[in-house]
Amino acid sequence: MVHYSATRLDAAFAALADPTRRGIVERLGRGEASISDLATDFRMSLTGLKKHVSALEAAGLVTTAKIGRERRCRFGGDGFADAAAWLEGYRRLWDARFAALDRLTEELQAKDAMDAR
Amino acid sequence: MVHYSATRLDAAFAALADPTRRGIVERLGRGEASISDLATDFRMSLTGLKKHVSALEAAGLVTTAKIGRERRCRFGGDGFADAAAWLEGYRRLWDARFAALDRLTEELQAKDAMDAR
DNA sequence: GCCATACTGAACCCGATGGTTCACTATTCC
DNA sequence: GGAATAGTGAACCATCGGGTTCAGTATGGC
Repeated sequence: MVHYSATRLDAAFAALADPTRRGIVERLGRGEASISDLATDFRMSLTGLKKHVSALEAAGLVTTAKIGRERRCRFGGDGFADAAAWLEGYRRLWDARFAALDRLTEELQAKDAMDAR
Repeated sequence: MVHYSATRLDAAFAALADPTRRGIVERLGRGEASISDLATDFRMSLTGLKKHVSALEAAGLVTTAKIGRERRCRFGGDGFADAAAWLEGYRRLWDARFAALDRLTEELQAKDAMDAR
């Protein structure tokens, strides 16, 4: 049984709840960028965008490093595994029940067909 | 390429960002419950708990039905698939890069070992 | 050294969120 | 019919979150 840090999950899901931050993740998935680059792309003040990046970093979804006067933002981190693992268990559970319901429906239909003869 | 409803994802991730709501999901994963049952379990007013259930329902993570004067809350819905699908793509991307980095490290170490001879 | 660039922190604004209480409606049970 | 049960909606409160501006610091280029 794996143990999940509650605060990490909170941060990851909260970070992904914002469409701008999901956009940043997509953007960084295609390549590194500086705060300025992202601020331009997302038409936001440097300060505002920095807050988003900080949130993503705290959630373990992006990493950053200061190179000279620039901050390079890169895609990735443990946050994806954390959140995906939590979700996946419940997604499977739901799929299994859904499949079971499907089978039940089929059986009932087959039975109806038998009775109708 | 699948298209995701932005608002649905917003709702799903936002819903899962709250530990109480994740707790409700877990609880309902083990069986149905009424609003009162949940309010007792989570030590919260009926009204407060109802809001959480409404949020989960809007996110497609829980379904409910009013039976008599009771509201039965059940686990499941499309929200899991939506959120899991979005996350999974990026989780895989990160895993792939991580694996690639591992291979690179191994190669460098192998090269060092060669050089050392 | 000086100016421009790139970011950072503090303060602020305002709408959203998590919770409450109170008043009300709809069901069930005797 | 009347009392208890189960939920709902409105109003309210405090905090959080997404955004801004403004003032400051650190770095790079001439």
